[in-house]
Amino acid sequence: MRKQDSTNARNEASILRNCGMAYALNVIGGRWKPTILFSLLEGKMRYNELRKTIPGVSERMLVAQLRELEEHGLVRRNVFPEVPPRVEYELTELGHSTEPMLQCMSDWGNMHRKKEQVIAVQ
Amino acid sequence: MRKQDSTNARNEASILRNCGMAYALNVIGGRWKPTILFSLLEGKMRYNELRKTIPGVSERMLVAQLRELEEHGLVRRNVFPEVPPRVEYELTELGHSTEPMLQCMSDWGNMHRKKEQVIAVQ
DNA sequence: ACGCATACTTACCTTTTTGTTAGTACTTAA
DNA sequence: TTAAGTACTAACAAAAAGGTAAGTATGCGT
Repeated sequence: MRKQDSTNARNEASILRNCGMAYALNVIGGRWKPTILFSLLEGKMRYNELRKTIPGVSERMLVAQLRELEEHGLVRRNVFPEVPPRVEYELTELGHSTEPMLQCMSDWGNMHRKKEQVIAVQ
Repeated sequence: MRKQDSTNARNEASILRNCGMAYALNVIGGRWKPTILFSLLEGKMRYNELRKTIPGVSERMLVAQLRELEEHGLVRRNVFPEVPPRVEYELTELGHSTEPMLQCMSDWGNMHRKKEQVIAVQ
């Protein structure tokens, strides 16, 4: 839970209001969101599929990050009234609109990593 | 200080190895780095200038994030042997190479924020 | 009656990030 | 001799993020 009156929370809020990039980081940042987003760019997936696709996520974290993505309107959660239950996650239009940004970050990250490796190897 | 053997640290490390985007987030993420980077895109700045330009940063945080940016090779720190001391921070070539990515994130963030406002007003 | 499968939820704990406060070194100007 | 300016550093505290383990609901097959 968040403390609304901490300096920490106030600093975050004021930056989110003033800086689009910080805002973007808030929406797509976090330990597991990049991986989730890249998975969903391939197409819709069920909860357990995601869990198997993403090595290392705990259930708590996976659910939490999916919920945040949903709150921010990037992901749609479709529940089918079946037993055993079936829940599919897919990107919304807004979710798909992040693709160029994600690609940009991914490319930059990969380039930068390669540079580091080259330096390390020399 | 980091615990190298925590699950937390291991998860982070393995994601950084496999996902360029997570890697990029690691380099440009954090509460104050977006603001610092945008400030330095305008040109070199002294420590106190940065501090005055960025409302709300504590000295500890400003120094910490500048050091991380330096470690990752995005920022160069120039110390002039004068009294009172003068230290100038500027982006390296690698730092400047982040500009398209930063712009992309900033644009997406601003667009997304506007959408939320429109929804809130309706 | 019992276990299985799915998609979670809950309580609790550890790790990491961020913030607060006070202090350092050096020289010049009043 | 004392304060001011610059660019920090260190010790400590609070908040947020992340991880662990156990439990929930439902209906089907055996």
